[in-house]
Amino acid sequence: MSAAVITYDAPVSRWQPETPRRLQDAALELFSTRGYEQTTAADIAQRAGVTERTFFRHFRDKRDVLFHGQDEFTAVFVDGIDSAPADTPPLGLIAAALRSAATFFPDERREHALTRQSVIDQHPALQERERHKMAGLATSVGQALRARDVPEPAATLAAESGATVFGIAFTTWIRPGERRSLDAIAQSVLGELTRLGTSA
Amino acid sequence: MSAAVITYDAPVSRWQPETPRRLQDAALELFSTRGYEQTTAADIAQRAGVTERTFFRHFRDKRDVLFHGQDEFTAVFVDGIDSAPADTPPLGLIAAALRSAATFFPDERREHALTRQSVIDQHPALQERERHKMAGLATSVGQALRARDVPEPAATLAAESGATVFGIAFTTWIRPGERRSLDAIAQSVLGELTRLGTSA
DNA sequence: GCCTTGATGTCTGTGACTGACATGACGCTA
DNA sequence: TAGCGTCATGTCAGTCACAGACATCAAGGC
Repeated sequence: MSAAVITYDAPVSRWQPETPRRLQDAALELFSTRGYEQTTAADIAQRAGVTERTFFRHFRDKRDVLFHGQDEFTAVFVDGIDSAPADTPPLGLIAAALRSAATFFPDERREHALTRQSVIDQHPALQERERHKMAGLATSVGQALRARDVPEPAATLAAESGATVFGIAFTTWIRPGERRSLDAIAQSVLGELTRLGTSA
Repeated sequence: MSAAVITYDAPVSRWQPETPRRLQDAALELFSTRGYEQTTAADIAQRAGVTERTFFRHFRDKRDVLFHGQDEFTAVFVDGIDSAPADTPPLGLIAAALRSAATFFPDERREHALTRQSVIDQHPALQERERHKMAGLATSVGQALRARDVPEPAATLAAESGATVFGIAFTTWIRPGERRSLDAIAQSVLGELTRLGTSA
């Protein structure tokens, strides 16, 4: 996070600042209509008005086009931990993180999230990437917890649990007919987690 | 490579029922010496005395060669749940699963496990696959728990937690200097998990 | 001996990704 | 205004993961 730095050397040359977004839109469109495997990187590029080579300059691989903004999300998640009051217990920090994360997904994003998730759910390769990103989230959360003096293995345990809770909550949130906010669902699932431990 | 050429591999008579294992050994050998990305599927195949095409008949993709036997492991894990006494609480079932899983990794396998893990840890693509396999494990465990009348989301929560505990325990187990058995470590980490919930 | 079966080899193609190099608009400076 | 460096992009050629189609060839049974 180098947000505080003021190096405004050059106001980012304005070619097509939207190229990445156009590629993402094109990809989601094509993936959801014609299928992931039936869509080539060249197809996506063409629909976005660029060449295949440009596609791979913006995204590490074909799957990555669906998983951008993840770092941003992780930052929001971790920020919930960083701004929690001192002496908050581990699971309290996770609760704070979940509250913060939920702001990332206001109800307006439900439909888009559902479309995207439908694509992911249909292709193992994409599920694999999603898990990987989640794992990255858990790793970052674990670091944040250790920075808060949560010892191991509690930190990793809590971090992974937080990611799991978020995953379950997210899945529930995009379920057709679901009315509650992501935040409400997440806190509810987290409650279940604590109850789990007490009944053992 | 034609039929007329003398076979340099002595026992050519029978089909090697061990072809998959030879491929796995060759792959681990090459991955750990020359690196994952510097090793082509053809390299592995050649070293195992078969063609590239045969490699891909035994393994879905290049990464898969490092992750075989996972189904077997999952079965052992789930078996621990299935053979636990009735009325065992969710985390008790996870404890049983972990005990069962630990039998899959006797101390003699430590060295091999460490070599393998070192390779995985060096390549994001392999870590991705590992996470995916773990997710599959969690899914199976979740099913086993639901079959035991553990409700949702407790079942998924417990299942994912179980996978996490196993992961942490495994990492600890292969750490140089570690003496405890995988089982002992796993039960210890599981204890931490229950403690987590009570301190929230 | 013939036939079936299953693992393998051979050939060929597609598509994901990469390195090297060229281009052309942009902003800056003399 | 001319000249220059930057940076996103295009172009070209290459590697390699993986898959379909077909041939082969050792059992093993009949």
